[in-house]
Amino acid sequence: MFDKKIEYFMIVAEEGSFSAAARKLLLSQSALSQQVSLLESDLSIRLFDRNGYRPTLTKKGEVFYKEVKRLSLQYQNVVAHLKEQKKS
Amino acid sequence: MFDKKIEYFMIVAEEGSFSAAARKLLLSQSALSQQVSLLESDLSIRLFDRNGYRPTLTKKGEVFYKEVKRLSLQYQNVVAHLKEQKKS
DNA sequence: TCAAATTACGGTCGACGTAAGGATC
DNA sequence: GATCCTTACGTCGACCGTAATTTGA
Repeated sequence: MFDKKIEYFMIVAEEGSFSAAARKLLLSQSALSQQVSLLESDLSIRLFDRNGYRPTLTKKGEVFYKEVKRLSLQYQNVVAHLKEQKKS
Repeated sequence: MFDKKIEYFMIVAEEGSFSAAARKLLLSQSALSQQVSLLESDLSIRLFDRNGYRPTLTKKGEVFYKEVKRLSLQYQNVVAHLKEQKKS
């Protein structure tokens, strides 16, 4: 559904770590770092506080995560519902 | 927000034509045709009836469009709201 | 015959991995 | 010192355009 950058962001937010998210996504740390950074600059919104170690969500990052997660679940419901049906 | 394929699909659905949507998106007809076809096979859901000329939404395509449009507007509201705010 | 859509085929740009460097525990 | 994140850089695949084909008005 979502842009790849946003899908990645959600996993990082859930795992609280790029490396854990990377393992889950079978992706490199650097790829995640790159894509999440790109998302932040696309939005012009800082989503994570970076101390150089574990990233933590900013206030805006938390709001963004909650909303985007909610929309993602709704989307999955829509698709699941459509797939259950006979041909249109 | 959405995957590029879905963004394209929405415009085609709104315009009722690939060529009109292509002009709007400053994109070629073939690029749109490719991406929308890919979306349909990704989802395993036929979204348009193709008679070879003007495409028309299937029943499922209509439902998908309405839902996805609704989610898209919600997303835009979320981002707009976050951008209005001071630094987190 | 004209307009619209699909298919085939190359080129280009973005996404990814590896490697190196910096920071925190 | 070990782990985690970032940056630099080269590679590969996805996306797009052009051209040719097909189909409907």
